[in-house]
Amino acid sequence: MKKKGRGGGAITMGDIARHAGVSPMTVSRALREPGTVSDKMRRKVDAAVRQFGYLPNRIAGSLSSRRSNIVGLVVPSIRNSLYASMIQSVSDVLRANGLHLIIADSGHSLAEEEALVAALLAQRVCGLVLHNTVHSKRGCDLVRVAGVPVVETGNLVARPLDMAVSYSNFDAAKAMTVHLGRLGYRKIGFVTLPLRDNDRSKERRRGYLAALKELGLPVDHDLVLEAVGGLNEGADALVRLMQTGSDIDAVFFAGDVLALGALFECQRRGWNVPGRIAIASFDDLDLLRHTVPTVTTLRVPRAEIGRRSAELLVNRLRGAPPERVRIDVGFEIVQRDST
Amino acid sequence: MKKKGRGGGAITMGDIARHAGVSPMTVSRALREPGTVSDKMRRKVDAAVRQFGYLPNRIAGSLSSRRSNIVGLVVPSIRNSLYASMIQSVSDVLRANGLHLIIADSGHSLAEEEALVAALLAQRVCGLVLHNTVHSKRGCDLVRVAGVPVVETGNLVARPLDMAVSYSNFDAAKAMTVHLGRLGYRKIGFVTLPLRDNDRSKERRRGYLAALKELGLPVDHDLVLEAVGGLNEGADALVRLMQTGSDIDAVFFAGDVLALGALFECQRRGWNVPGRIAIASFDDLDLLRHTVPTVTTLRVPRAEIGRRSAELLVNRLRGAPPERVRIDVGFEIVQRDST
DNA sequence: CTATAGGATGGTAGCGATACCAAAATCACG
DNA sequence: CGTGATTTTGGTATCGCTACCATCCTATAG
Repeated sequence: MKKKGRGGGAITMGDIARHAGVSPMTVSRALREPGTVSDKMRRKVDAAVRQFGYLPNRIAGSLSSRRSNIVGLVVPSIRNSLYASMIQSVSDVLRANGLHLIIADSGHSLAEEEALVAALLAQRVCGLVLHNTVHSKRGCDLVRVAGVPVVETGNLVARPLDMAVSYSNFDAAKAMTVHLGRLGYRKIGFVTLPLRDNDRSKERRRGYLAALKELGLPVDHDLVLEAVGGLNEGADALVRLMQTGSDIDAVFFAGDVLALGALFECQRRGWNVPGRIAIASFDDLDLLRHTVPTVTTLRVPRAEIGRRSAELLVNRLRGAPPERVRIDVGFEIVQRDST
Repeated sequence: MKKKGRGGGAITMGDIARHAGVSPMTVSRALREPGTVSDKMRRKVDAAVRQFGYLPNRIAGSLSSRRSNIVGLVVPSIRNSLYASMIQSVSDVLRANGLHLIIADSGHSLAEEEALVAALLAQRVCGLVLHNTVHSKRGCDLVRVAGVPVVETGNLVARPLDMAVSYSNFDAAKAMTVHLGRLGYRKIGFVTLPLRDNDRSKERRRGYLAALKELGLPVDHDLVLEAVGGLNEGADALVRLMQTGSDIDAVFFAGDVLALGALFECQRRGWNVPGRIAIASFDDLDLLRHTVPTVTTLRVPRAEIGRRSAELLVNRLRGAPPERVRIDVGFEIVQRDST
């Protein structure tokens, strides 16, 4: 039996309606679908809204309409600049459509991803973008039951949860390895990122091995290293490979930062690249075009992945039928001076 | 007069309550404050929750409790890796406290920032972190009226909107310039990032000029350039400065990417660093410790800024009194081989 | 000038949770 | 074993908005 709820209560639609001399419904419509309201009404409402600096409460709106305007995005690591351009383009497309983005990072952990997906769904996000393509059982169930559109972007899986926008890590790694073989390199080392719960890493290694077979080169397990990422790790890996004693002539790094670290190590030690050792990278970090020498790499259209993922979500939210989509954005080998 | 609302309606707390044979309130409590509910009840609730894979609707919860668990963060550009470690630490602290993070980027535009702040407040975020410290009038008003805690992080302003966690861009740029002067450099160039609506850039330039004065060095406006950022821009700026004809002996870049671009240009042209030209940078990008030569720079504790900002917000949300806080995290000059 | 379609308004009933208070169950102790 | 002090549990009333349908105008046609 409260009276005017004097409390700190913020301004509501009802307040605006009263001051504008119209009904709350008219305020609601004037704000959301200005076209369905007469000019006179709209002006009255707009005036009151401006006068009070009114901001509609989207929480109430979402609850009432059973529709939210927030999309959830889970990446393995926010810090990794590799995801930045993808996040940016997702964000741009969403905002152009009045949607917001909650970003969370799973720290490369499956369990954490599951917890995040649950939290995001509890938040009733209207869509999800997941970079990882390996999920826990419960994670999959949650998504399925929630019925929100989902895009997976890390690897082009055969049978996505819902939609997938990516490239084939296997094909890409294989193509680069074959490319090195064609250039004449015979002892090609490979440095992979951690394989645990990460199909992208696994696929890349599989691609490397498949390429060796195709090239008719022997697999030397001493030439395959796992590194956790970071400049130092790349430098270390390179040095360890060089010390194997084998006459290694090229190294393919499955991560751009690793390759960069290795290149700097070469500069420090005065090892000629590619004379003494050739270096190839994965992912076209802008930097790789500027170093001396410039670095041969695999270019993946990260921004395009983000853009198209967001577009798929937006279309779905606009009513597009829920069909399984699988978009291959491809990749490109960029031959530069390091090989 | 709907019956059981058969529709696609998701499972609600009421459903769980019915199946567990308890009241909805008990379910609500069992989920939020398990301690206030008897073991027997809690077990019944937990069982039903698991059986149905129930996820509480946080939207309804927020509306009802007039409290949300989402913090908004506005940075000038998501793509800029400089913000990544700050974002990551904000995100980490928030999540450890059950809060989520909406990230938006203003594209260095004041108007855009205002729109984003409005949108985030409409979303009823429970706190804000703004990197920019220059705001539009309406932006300030909105924040003030909303009454949510706000942390500004880009520059240590004298009188923050609410709270500030940062360092003094002026002091930092001045300190580095003086440092260069003490090392014996007499003709010190300066490359600034865009100054428009950006007090960080302005403060840095001010610091540079103040240092020259303190060092008793003349100001040569030909030695001060504005560049929009990016490796190419850094390289261009360096070349232009070298071509001024003046016997410039050092350049201080107000952005790490610019410095990096310049360094690579030197490598390409075979200009000895610091023999022919010394290079100093702003912001300790990891890379700068690995290049040849390593680059002298200003280290700003970005992760600490993020962490402390988030902590301030969390404390406020826990009931800490709204007092104006201003935390100076300081900076550090890292002398390396490029100067 | 009346009938009627069609757009512009308003009223009512939730959306799915939580706050607040009352009722019931449990406990402590003389 | 009774009585008041304490938990535990449940009922009711919102939170601020939108969906849905009823109502009211204002045109257009016959």
